Amino acid sequence: MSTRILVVEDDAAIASMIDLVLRTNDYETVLCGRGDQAVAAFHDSNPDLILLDIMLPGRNGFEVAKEIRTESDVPIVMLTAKTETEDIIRGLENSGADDYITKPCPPRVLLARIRARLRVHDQHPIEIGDIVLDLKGHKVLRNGEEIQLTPTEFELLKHLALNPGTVFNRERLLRDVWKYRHAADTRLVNVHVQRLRSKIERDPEHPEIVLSVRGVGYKAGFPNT
Amino acid sequence: MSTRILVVEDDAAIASMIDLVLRTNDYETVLCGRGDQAVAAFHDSNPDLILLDIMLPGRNGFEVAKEIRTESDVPIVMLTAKTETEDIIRGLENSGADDYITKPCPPRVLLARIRARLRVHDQHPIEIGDIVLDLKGHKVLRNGEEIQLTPTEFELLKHLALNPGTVFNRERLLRDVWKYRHAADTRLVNVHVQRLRSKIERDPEHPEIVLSVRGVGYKAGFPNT
DNA sequence: GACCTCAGTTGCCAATTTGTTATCAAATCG
DNA sequence: CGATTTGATAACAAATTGGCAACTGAGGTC
Repeated sequence: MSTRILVVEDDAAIASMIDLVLRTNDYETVLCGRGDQAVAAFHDSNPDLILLDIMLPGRNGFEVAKEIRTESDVPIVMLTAKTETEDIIRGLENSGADDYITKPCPPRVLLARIRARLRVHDQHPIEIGDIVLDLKGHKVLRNGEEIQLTPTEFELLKHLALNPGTVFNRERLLRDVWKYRHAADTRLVNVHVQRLRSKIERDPEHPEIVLSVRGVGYKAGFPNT
Repeated sequence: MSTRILVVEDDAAIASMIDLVLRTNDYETVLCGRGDQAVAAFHDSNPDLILLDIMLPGRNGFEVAKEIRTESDVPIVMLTAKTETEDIIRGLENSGADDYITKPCPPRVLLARIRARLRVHDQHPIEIGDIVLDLKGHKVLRNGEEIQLTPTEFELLKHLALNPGTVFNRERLLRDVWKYRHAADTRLVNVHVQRLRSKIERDPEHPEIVLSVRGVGYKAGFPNT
């Protein structure tokens, strides 16, 4: 049973690019080019996730998202053009969408966002860099080979990987991962990050999975995006 | 995913007026009438912003704000009666609140303040000129390529970009960005603006993003507007 | 008890960032 | 125009930060 994604996008070039990316990654796709057909397409296809453009013929993405939200909490990821006005971008807040992507965007980013959203609803493993995080099996794999992490290391990696690209400061990580109510010595985080890196990074001196943001904290990310 | 606001206010008339204003503007509201229940309400509702009265039965707003600050940096906007003593107004500065509103206040003002606060925590990137400011990922992009900024440079740019077109004098920037209580040598600002420009401006000699206003200060903006 | 592993603590070093100051250039104004 | 003010830039010293190694101690297992 493969994962099905409904893509609502009127620009045929972008739609077919997304379609290609998804299909080559074993997602089943359903395409829809009009806003006023999107809800029907949703009913017909019953997808696991919806990629929804905002500017659509017939009906805009906000309305579509709102209507779908009245009957389902399927993950909705909005597609926004980089040139979108602030009004529109701001409007995203109330649309019921779970995430947004500015298009065009690199396939890897697209896939990462989709996977991050899907994991809330199913138990698919998370890919980050060249490693795979299997939450269900509580395992970390590189090239199918298991990497042994301690519980703290696993939780830390999981927390970052579930929010790829988002920077967390050390206090926040102590609260979220360690469940500290009041921040202690934050160097504890440094040490665990360093230990985690020594296990999961191909070259721990040039991390690709857990990245430092000087003066702020750490994030999981793609170095070249 | 609509925006949820926790309203902590004991006066039922005011609470329901605020509730009405927020709901008609597509905010989700959670109401709480007692100070000693506010922290629990915060945990239950996990709001995007808190409107917090000071005079409350059970526990005052200052204490509530302080406790919440130990575990979250959710925006907190305090509500104060116009008749409040100066002591209390002064106390606001140390409570960890982000802003305060004197009640009653016109709905427009209430909404404007709320939006201004939410904006900082907004997940969406800010576009300014030809660069994109991603607050969540704490990075700055031009044509998808990352520009490395130091923490101070990032905060400075963020502050200007969140208020495009508004001119800030140097004293103000030292207070807002550097958190200096009393103005020091304002040439520090010049130096950082210059460093920022050398990284983000296409042609640092003819800035398009961070503009000088001679005799006053700096602003973010487009030279032709 | 001896031997593990893992979590947390601390000190040190190198690199980066920051604030200060001096100098230079540009704009303003009589 | 020349004087003065204001902003840009370069150079430097001080402070901060992140990575790392080494150590301690708690808890589990044989």
